[in-house]
Amino acid sequence: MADRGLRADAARNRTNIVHAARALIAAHGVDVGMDDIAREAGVAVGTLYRHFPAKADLIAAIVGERIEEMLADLDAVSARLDAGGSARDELVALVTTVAARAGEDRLLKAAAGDLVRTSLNDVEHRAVAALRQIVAAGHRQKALYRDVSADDVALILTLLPGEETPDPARRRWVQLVLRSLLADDAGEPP
Amino acid sequence: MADRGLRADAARNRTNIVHAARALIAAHGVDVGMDDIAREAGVAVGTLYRHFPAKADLIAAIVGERIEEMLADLDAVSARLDAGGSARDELVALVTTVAARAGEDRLLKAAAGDLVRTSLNDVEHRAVAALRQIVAAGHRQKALYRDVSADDVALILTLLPGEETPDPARRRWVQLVLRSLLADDAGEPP
DNA sequence: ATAAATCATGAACCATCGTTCAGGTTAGGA
DNA sequence: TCCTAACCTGAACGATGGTTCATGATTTAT
Repeated sequence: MADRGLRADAARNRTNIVHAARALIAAHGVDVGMDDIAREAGVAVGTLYRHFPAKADLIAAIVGERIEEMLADLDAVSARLDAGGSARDELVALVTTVAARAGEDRLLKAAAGDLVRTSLNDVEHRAVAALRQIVAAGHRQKALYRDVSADDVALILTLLPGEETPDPARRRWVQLVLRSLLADDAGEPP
Repeated sequence: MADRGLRADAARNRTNIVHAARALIAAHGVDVGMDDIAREAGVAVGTLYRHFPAKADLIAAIVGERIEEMLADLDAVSARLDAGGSARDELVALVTTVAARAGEDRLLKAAAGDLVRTSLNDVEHRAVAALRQIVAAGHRQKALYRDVSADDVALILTLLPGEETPDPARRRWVQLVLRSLLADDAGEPP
């Protein structure tokens, strides 16, 4: 949380705004009005615009947070792998975790669209780098089909079902997609 | 195309409107304005509203067409299966075909949302019934994992990537998801 | 305590977009 | 040909939602 020399009340308002925006967007989608966000944050619209010159900036900030969280998850996984963890278990846990958060994440990602796609690219590279480590470990442990790449895993994480899909279907989905990555023992893809 | 006793020019306008709407929605998303659709169709907005009392009706009409196309595909597949075709090949072809059209379809489906969900339900039942036949044939031919159900296939068809996913990734995706359905030979899921 | 900079307020502005309607036009049968 | 129902036109309306700005309130350093 970078308090860039903000006044005490300004900093407080800023975090309130971000919290309110996160909650409302998660609940009602990206189309929530700025007025609603401001009211939920206990602040006037003008204040909101002082901190975020445009709605896109507010959304970009939230998306940025989510991306950081995800990168932290990825780093944690590869650390555990370096410590000798099971690549299979880690992959299952990773996909499950991301799927659970996918409801909110998908909304934000959809909203961000190509708005932040340019600034996303370098972060995406960081993510793919982490995934590459994980996939490499998976191959070393013969837990993945031979042709599975880091991009494949990234693709799957990107295409996880959002909140429009009811929960049992979402769980089943995780089961199914993992099947396309994890080899029983041989490692030869069909 | 049910010309319900329309005047000649009215019928012409109606098809022009539907064509224009399909094209614009496919190209720019569901958020295209009614004015744009009208202009593209060479018609005034009022005319558009004479044929479709609300934007939702226009979208519902287009979605209906797409659904009919898809049902026709499904029926064709199960007919070919009854004639002794390979369930595996048919499934691959089906998913590939739907994936190719997914760009536009996803847009429409997203737009339809719960707007038409009620009227979709019975059509969805028809679709699932057809899928059930296909999956049954697949099991008879030992081409699928034992636990794969018609709902699984429906889930996959629903969650196919849209136009936001570039084409090579989309093809790879089809390869991957099919792997989670099609058994090599044994039929026992991991 | 006082000043100056920083920050907050919220009514108003403006652009967009779905929708309507009064009046003009056209098709097609008698 | 002429009449009338069916149809078309497009300016205008209203709701929505992002954005601005003149004015007033707080914080903080001196």
